[in-house]
Amino acid sequence: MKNEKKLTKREENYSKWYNELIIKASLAENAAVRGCMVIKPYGYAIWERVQSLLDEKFKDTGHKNAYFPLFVPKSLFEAEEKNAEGFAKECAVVTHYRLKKDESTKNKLIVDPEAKLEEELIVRPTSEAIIWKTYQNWIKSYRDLPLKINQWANVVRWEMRTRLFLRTAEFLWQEGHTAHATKDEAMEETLLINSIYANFVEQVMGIPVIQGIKTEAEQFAGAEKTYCIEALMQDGKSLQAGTSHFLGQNFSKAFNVKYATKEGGLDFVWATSWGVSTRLMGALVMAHGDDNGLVLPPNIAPFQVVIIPIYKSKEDIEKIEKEVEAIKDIFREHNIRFEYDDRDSFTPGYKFNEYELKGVPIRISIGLRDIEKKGVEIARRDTFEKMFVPKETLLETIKTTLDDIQTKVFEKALNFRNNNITQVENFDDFKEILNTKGGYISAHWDGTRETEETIKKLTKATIRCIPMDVQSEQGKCVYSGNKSTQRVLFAKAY
RNA sequence: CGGGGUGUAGCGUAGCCCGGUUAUCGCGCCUGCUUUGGGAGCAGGAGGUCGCAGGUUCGAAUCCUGCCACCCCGACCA
Repeated sequence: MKNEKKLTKREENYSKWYNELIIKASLAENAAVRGCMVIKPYGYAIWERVQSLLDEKFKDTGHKNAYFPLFVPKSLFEAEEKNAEGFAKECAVVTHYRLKKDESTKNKLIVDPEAKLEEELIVRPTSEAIIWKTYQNWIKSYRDLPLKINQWANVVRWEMRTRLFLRTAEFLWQEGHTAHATKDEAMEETLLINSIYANFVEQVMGIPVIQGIKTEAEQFAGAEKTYCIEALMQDGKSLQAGTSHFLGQNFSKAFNVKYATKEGGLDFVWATSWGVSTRLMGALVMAHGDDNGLVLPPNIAPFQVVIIPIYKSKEDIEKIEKEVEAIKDIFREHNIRFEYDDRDSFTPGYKFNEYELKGVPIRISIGLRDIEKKGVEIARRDTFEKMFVPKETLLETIKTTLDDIQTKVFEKALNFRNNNITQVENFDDFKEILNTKGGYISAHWDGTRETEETIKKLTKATIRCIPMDVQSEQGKCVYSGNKSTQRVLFAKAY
């Protein structure tokens, strides 16, 4: 019965493992609302690190934060046709603004039919419409450009099937919306954001990504070009971890946003939009997690070190706390994020397991035994390696170990990813690899939508992206046999 | 929206086929003592509209009908 405390083995039931881990590590749980989740304090602390670190990068590159309304009047929403069509099937719609008592049943409320809205309000599935309506007023001259705005917000997409972090009806994200005088400038912005995302996810979250371009079938509704970062999860499925879109003049034309040029003309502006969401949290779990729980790269961990005292008596704890105070001071001074867990109501063994589940990179345990030897015991989450560290070298050891964990966690994921990109030349191998090994399949594609669709129907694999660093190469399409000039990456995806 | 499944305490469940004492067990929770270096032990305790409504019956968690909710697999999707 004690096995109930253990996580489901990752290889045996990946979905169950994923779900259990999130709940047991106190990241999040299902809410009492269809398809929605509650993000718990520990999960939110990780999200806050994503927010603060990304926000810094956005601001460094000249972006400013703002906030736009949750509701989008239907007439605005339908203005950009493709965008509206793309999201139409998954919109929550506000039709009324009042409830009233139901006289026939006790304590029940009904929607007041008298309180029907003249125009329905769409709960934003994304904010292009409301933002471009606003940009109409903000942009008059070339002096107003570029306009580079970001907002941290929630959006709602009424998905049929939901999954913690990966696909919830409501999710948190940042969405950037920029306007530029020239096409080149907008394209440059699109690429800049793509590289900011890639760097962040790789260097902070320790997840290797492939930067690429989406095919027409996979791109954002209303975009001219969608750039993405794709990450491989440990079950061999790909996850789109972030996107940036070159919107061309689609939205400026739909919302009539023109600016007076230096030369005295009048032109539509060029646009981009881009976003990453709480889905990144799911990526973190699926990229690094093991059967003992989450494994956090130190750069994203809310606290990098947890200190656990081990004691029997009141006298013990007094001695230990004296030592701990000194360690805390050093950590504070050197910006090492830590937590000291002196809860009396849990045993050390319980705490060890709890912080492993939460993926805290380093655990320090300190008891009388260690004090006598003038040091502490440290344990790394990624390798489970334990070692005794003398007081004098503690700071140095912690610093180098944190760096080492950051590097090793990334390298491990990178090796896994690289070992799971398979070059394939014919469709039989394609199906074989997909069903046995999984991961990415690098194959030639004739560039047509029909081939892409057919392969999807037959295998459930989609073109994840055309990698940005792809080499030009003559070949034959893996399905149709027609001419192709480059390989693209196929995979099953979340 | 199609196909399948499940609803019993905060969570996970047994019981249901074949109706019959006080609804089972584990985790968790509370109290006390002993513990504390890898999810502590013992003793005691609290906690239930058996998803909802109706029906059959002397008697329903169990059988029948209707409804609701949730989960899984498809279609859709960051």
